[in-house]
Amino acid sequence: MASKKKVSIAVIKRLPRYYRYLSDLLLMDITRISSKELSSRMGITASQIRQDLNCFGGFGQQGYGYNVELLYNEIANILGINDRFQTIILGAGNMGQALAHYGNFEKRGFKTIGLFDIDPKLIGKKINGLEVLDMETLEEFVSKNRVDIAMLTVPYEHAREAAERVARLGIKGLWNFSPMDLRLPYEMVIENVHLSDSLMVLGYKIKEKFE
Amino acid sequence: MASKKKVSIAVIKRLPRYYRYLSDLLLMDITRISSKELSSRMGITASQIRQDLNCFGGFGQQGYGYNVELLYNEIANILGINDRFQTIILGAGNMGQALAHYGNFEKRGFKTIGLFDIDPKLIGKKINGLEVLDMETLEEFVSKNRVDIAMLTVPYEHAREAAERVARLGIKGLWNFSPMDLRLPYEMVIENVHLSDSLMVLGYKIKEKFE
DNA sequence: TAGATTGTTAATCGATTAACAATC
DNA sequence: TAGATTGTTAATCGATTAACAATC
Repeated sequence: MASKKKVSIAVIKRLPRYYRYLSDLLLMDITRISSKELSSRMGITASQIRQDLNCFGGFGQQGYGYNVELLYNEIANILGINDRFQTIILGAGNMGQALAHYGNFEKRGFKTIGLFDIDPKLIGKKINGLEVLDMETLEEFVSKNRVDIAMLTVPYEHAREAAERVARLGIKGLWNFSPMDLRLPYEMVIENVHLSDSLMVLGYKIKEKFE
Repeated sequence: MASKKKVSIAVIKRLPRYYRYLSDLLLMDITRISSKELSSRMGITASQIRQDLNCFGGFGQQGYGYNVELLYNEIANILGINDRFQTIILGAGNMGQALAHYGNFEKRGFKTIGLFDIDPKLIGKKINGLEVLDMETLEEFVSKNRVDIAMLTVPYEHAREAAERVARLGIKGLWNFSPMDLRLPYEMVIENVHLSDSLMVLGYKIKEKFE
């Protein structure tokens, strides 16, 4: 495995979408699918589907198409879903609690094992079977448990500090919900969510279409 | 205003980010900024910044740069922030409640005026000063109030039905949090959020970097 | 075998970056 | 005026689409 040419981020971002569609096909007991058929379901070109998949290997068969279950599992592997990432949530406010309740993450290979806050009123409370722990005990917790990803839902003013703390603990990924771009001098991979950015794009599209 | 060439979505998606950085500059009492300086803060090229802004007009001045407050207001206008979009939230579960508490939307020009659910245990409850209304009364509410955007946080199995209902009411935009792509035969603009897609991309990046 | 559909190369399209004349 | 920095055109780069030989 000498050369693994880096796959572009545009392709990576489409993988979860393929995964969702394949999951739906499985639920419908559809066992094979051609790039043409999938393209009409997803609203993208068949050519793009074949190009995307071929970044990772030849999963199809000429004259037949793709085996749905096989392709589903291949994409799961590419995305690391079978590795079962372990996550913690920092900030047990509304967004943190919403994330703790989100059943879909578990299905996608992400298991929440800890939930932290500084608010004494929240500490000790059970959220979806998970006790809110004192943020003070974060370091101890991480030393005792493998934590791959921290989900960050603390208020704006604590975001940077919390992110640095997480980075120093050697956690590999940060899923950042604070409205601040976080770029840190650490190895940690950061994915900024920025919900209001998405809402503002929607606002623009509405303006453009209806005015 | 005969020809208004359509601005690419890649540019639009960067506007909220410019807006955030300009907001930060204002807070720091910085009154002017060059594309070069902004580029180093944001980690993108100065050339791209100038190209992006010039899609909408020449907001800068040779030899001087850009006036921060002026540019901030121009972007606010482009994004429609001053139009003050009115929104409702469908689904008062954890995510719906989290959105109802999110203070940032108001600052960005989005005002939540209604919150709906079908669960009798939730109806009547006050969330951040907003009473949870019976989903049955949605049509009546929309006939009496201008609603621009519906935020959809109902469970998967009710998402499509709720989306169609909203579309038939003539609401212009749908901000979809259900893990299902919604594409409907209506004029309504749809922005799919797909939180777990973003998390899966993070998982991939971690795998790629640390394995 | 004939038909279907992939894997892959080539062509096109669009987005980003570089360069520089215009001008404050 | 000299220096700085924009607005804008041209060059480059990368991503998408088209085409088709390979092959099931």
